Amino acid sequence: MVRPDRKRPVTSVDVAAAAGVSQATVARCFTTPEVVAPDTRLKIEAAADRLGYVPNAIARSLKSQRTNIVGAVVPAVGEYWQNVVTYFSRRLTARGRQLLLFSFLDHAEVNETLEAVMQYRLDGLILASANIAETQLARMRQTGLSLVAFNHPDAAGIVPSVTVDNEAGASELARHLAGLGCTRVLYLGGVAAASTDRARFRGAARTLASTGATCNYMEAGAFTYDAGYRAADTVVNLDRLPDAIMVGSDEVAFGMLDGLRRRGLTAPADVLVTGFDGLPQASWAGYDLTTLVQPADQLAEHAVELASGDGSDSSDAPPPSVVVAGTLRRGLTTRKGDAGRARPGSYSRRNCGTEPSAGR
Amino acid sequence: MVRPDRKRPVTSVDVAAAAGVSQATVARCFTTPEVVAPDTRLKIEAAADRLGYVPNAIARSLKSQRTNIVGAVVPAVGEYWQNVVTYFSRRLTARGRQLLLFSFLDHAEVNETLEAVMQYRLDGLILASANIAETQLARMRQTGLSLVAFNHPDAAGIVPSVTVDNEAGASELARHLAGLGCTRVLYLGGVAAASTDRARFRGAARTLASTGATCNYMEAGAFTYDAGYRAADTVVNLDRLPDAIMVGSDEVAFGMLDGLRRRGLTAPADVLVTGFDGLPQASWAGYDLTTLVQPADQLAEHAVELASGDGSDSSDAPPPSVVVAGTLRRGLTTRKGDAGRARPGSYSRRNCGTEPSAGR
DNA sequence: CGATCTTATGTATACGTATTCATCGTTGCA
DNA sequence: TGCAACGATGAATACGTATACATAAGATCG
Repeated sequence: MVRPDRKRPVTSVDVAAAAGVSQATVARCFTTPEVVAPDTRLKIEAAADRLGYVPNAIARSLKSQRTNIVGAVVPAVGEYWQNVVTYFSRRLTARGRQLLLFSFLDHAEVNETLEAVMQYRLDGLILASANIAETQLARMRQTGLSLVAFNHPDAAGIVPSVTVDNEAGASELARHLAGLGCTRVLYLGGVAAASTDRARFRGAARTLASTGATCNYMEAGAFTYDAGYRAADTVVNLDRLPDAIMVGSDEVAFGMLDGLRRRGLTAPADVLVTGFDGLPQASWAGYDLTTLVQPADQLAEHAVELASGDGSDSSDAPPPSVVVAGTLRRGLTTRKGDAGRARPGSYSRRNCGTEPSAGR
Repeated sequence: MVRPDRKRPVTSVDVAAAAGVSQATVARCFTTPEVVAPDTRLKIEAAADRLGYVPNAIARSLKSQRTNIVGAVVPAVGEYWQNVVTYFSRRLTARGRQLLLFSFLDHAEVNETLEAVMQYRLDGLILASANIAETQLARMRQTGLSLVAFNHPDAAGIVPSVTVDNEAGASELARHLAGLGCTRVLYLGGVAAASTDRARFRGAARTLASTGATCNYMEAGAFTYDAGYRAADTVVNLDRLPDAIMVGSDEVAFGMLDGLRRRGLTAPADVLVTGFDGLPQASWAGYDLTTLVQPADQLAEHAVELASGDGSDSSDAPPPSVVVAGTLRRGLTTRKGDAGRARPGSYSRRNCGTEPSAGR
């Protein structure tokens, strides 16, 4: 193995010298191999291999004005988002793109860090559930980068957007509950200000109203396990329990289930419970939650497709807005037949001194 | 607002022309503002603002030979890794670095895609639980990028490495169990070939042996919920139940708990159960698992520190290898006092037709 | 007040690649 | 045989910035 001097990285010029050709031919060999003669190609490849040459994507990007990098701005917390990031990464890799990730705790951080991210001349940027200043949005579009709003229904029309059909999904869950005879439903949202939250409640309320059922709204305060766990206390103290609790997200629903159980109530025996998102854990035996499964892989694929910027963005065309339907998952938490059959040896939560808390 | 011609992005040259200075001064204004006169600085800043100038990090990287980007190669599945990625991102952002993420499903993908990643001349690369070919490791070090092996004890000595003290952690869990009087312990590993798995078992077996307890090893086959769930069937069919089951990871432990419950066994009543990792869900009331909490934030910080490559890597110094101690979390699953007090209204899992399955 | 030092800025170049244009040798066809 | 067309390659340049070097103007000091 040749010792590449350790200080100076080997460039296409070095390879050219070693192979006895010009730098241009070396470049062609790595971008459009078909235009270079087979025997010279072999010579070049041999030399490149011997020297340990790795093309410099930075220089390439500078010249070609494309980085092949797509950014994603994603909330730092929440099981849902962690899953989505994985799908982003996989889909992008499949397309030969790289993922530059920025996960934020607070919405305030976003506009700050976006400045730094913009310097990298990304090909596209996926904004997941982030509130971006309109002025910044405009500036970003002018740079020719492909923006995509993910799970941010409000953005549709302004920016290309990809989202599950929140309203129809909640409607489907509501119909499921109505079919089970529920007439008094409580909707437990995460954050009332979130557009997804509102859309889901709208779908639920509309459908339930059409069946003559009532649907009150209650806010957990966050899309977290803890928020659901605490909300259970409020629910238990109501004058009268609802027939069903529609929870705005799976993670909050898990907290609700555990919170109810702590107070001696279980689903589906005492009250039916549904979630929204279709997290892997919803299928875990410990919860087995009825929920609306988001086709996360499809959603990610659409987002990546739009963000990869293959389509020319003629700015006067209306931005494409993809809405994908979710699918209902019927779990134990709305299975009336199983109601209330407690069993000895069941998991007990009594006399447990410490209050559990999510996070670390 | 000035219309920047929409085609040609504005460069430092444009700003220089607009401000009546040279390009060099503009560059200085954004890298070393203190060396430029206050009044010219204001002129330049005004011009930059007016034109909507954004420095080009690609060009900067080409010139300065530093990208300020750190890569992370992380398994695509597993709650643990999803958490870790979030910490990486946050810590890097705090240091003014960007995170280029690559998440892999199969170890075979890694060596493939690493080639592509290497082209981006990252400042550092965090390899999480990935098996990299030795030859490639060597080549990567030569490029001057700071490699860090995360949670990959075997790598210590070859490459700078950051990991929790697996052996000591398992030992602590074992001591905890021994203190509760356990003499027959079953260790349920995920994948026996994984170095973390072996280290944890070693710690458990050693400590238990010293107390006269037995510790058999069993392999779940994967670090997943499903694997734990299925392993529960095997455990239940043993001639005699062990006193405790030490599970190699929290996620597998969740599956084990739910699997046991399905067969009518619960922790801590029928058998004690411990996990490893300290996932947020371990604190959820539904599991309340005794486990060893990895200080994920600290680990991430160390990894980011090493990968940021601030320290000069004089190649003859032994690579630093950081080992951080975890902390024991005592949950309900090893709380003997609560043993077997079942309660009416508890969550029932009987007569549940469908088999739950993790993943989607 | 001239010499030296300091400060602020301009000039010029390099980073590593992609691509346009020109060149040159070959082949095909009339 | 002559000319056009073609295929393969080399020479040159541009991408946008950072920085070493040069230079000019004040500032300092004897």
